[in-house]
Amino acid sequence: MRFSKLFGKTLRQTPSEAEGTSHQLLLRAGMIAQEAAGIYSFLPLGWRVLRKIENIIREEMDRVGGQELSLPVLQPIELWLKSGRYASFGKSLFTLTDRKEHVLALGPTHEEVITELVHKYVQSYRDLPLLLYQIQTKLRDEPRPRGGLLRVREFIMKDLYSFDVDEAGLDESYQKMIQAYKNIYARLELPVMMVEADSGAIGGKESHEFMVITESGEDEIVYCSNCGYAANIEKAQSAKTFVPSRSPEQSEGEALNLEAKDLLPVKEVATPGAQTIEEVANFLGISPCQTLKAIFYSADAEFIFIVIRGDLEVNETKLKNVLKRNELRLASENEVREKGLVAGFASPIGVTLALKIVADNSITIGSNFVAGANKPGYHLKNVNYPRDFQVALLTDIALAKSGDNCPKCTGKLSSTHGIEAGHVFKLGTFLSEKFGAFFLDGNGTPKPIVMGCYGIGLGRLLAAIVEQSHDNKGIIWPLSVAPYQVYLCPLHLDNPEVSSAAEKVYQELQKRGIEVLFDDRNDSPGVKFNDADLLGIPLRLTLSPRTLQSRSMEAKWRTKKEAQLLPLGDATIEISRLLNTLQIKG
RNA sequence: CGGGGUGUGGCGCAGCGGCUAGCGCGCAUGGUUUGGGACCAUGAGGUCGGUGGUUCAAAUCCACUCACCCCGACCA
Repeated sequence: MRFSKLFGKTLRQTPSEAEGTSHQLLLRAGMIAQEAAGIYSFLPLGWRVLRKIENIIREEMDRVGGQELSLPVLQPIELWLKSGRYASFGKSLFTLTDRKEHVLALGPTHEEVITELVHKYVQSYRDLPLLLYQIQTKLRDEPRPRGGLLRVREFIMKDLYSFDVDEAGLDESYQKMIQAYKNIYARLELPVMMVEADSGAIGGKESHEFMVITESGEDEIVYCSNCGYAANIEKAQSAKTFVPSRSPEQSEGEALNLEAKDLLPVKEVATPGAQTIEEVANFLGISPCQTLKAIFYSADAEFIFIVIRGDLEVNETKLKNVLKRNELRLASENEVREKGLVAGFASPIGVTLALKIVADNSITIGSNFVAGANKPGYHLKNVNYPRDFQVALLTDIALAKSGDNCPKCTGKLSSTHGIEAGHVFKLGTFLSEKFGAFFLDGNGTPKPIVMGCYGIGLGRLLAAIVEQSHDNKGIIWPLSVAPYQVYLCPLHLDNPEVSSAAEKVYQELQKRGIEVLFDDRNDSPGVKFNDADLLGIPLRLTLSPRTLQSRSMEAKWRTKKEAQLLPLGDATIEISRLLNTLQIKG
């Protein structure tokens, strides 16, 4: 490709709309262009990269026996009502109405369609297992697109769906896909961390995400460097520390030495002005972990009373899951007041049974807690569950955080940020049951197909590579996905010797099947070198009167500081050899 | 949806009641240049996001509205 003919210009100044690194570099390099919030065009350079990523993914899917197909973007809304995910996807589902007033969804994903399809064609265990995939545009009306390609409303995604006869088969498919994903990231030279994940609106039980670790990532990850436990914060657990019972009494000078099982009688204590956990703890001279915190949510319009130990925070994803609700938000002050509760002094003790109380299991780790008295200016001490109050649900709804104890070993948890670069789910049978996707086993018994699904967003992957691999000059593409392998950069193009030598090298490289971007512009060296660096093409070849004097050209890798001189005679052979060894290594 | 910000040639910005709306980059033409974003000359390109209002006069003030960005909510 001749640079002078290339559609899309490099920009010297970063468009002001771009904040994140990958967004800025991709815009400046002329790889993408924004059309609307979260909607992008891929220009020729960006599109080449995307297609290379796509091919790598396709090869790895085919390698494990995946069969590619194409599924519709326009999907009858009935499919979504049938699966029950119309509600869980909520406003993220784009819909439209056709001329017959029939409502259609613009596919945000394709589990419904594929399950319906498989239902039609699979009747026997002999048809299973099955791995089907598609690489297509998906649409989601994200509440807030951001970060360039990292979170968009229209995106190309590879989705593979696995169909097995039983859990064991699903496990096998799941492991296969995890390996395929690892192969993909390796070929993209993208280091990832595999973490336990929440399955969100997709539904299902077990789920893992592949995270590209970077501070700019929007997901938070909690991990243990001792045993390797790693999970998305939404899912992460921690071992809650036991809290010795004591302080409110001691703070009054009573030298008590209590066992956890020694429950003291509830006593009211004045705590004027102390509303937050911190204020109460300070006032009483105790630590926050010896208090109980009351928090109020509205879950699909139902009022929920949460009790959790004072040192912990509520994990809203966990809460949403245990409640099996779609919409969760903090209750407003009015809603709290209407229920007869006193914010800042609310108590689970004595609240009407009509209120649903959900508690974190941390309230059983410790005893004689301080809780609100449900009366302004007062708290209760020596509150104990279940002696003093009942709950509808007692489970883990706490947010894990850095510094907590690892749930799997004796180590401590750390936290970091990452970009979700792939997500695998064990769906189980809930979709196949809803769609009647059953097969007959060897005994002639109908059974629901056991499903899994495995997604990778291509644009997100592309952006993640840039986030991960760049310097202050620009992008550094791995050879496997670079838009071109070689940047041919002649200087003094008005010099006939240079131009004819460059043309010759250009032709020869192309003959060898090497992808070359030929900078045939008559610009100054600085312009060309800077564009070469910005575009991030792995190998730069410079030809100039100077190098021609020694019958050579200069070769410089984007990743290296130093350049080397290659004799002109067999330079293209040498380059082809270098690229091949690298390609194999990659 | 809540909070904040920004809309002026392709990109980055200035102008914030007064005359013909400027600057840098980029673009075009000619010339001189060329190893890390060269220089000179000439030139093209803008209904100042939109609508309505105030005024002798609006890019500039007011109201509404739209779009985009950031934080939060939310979200594979």
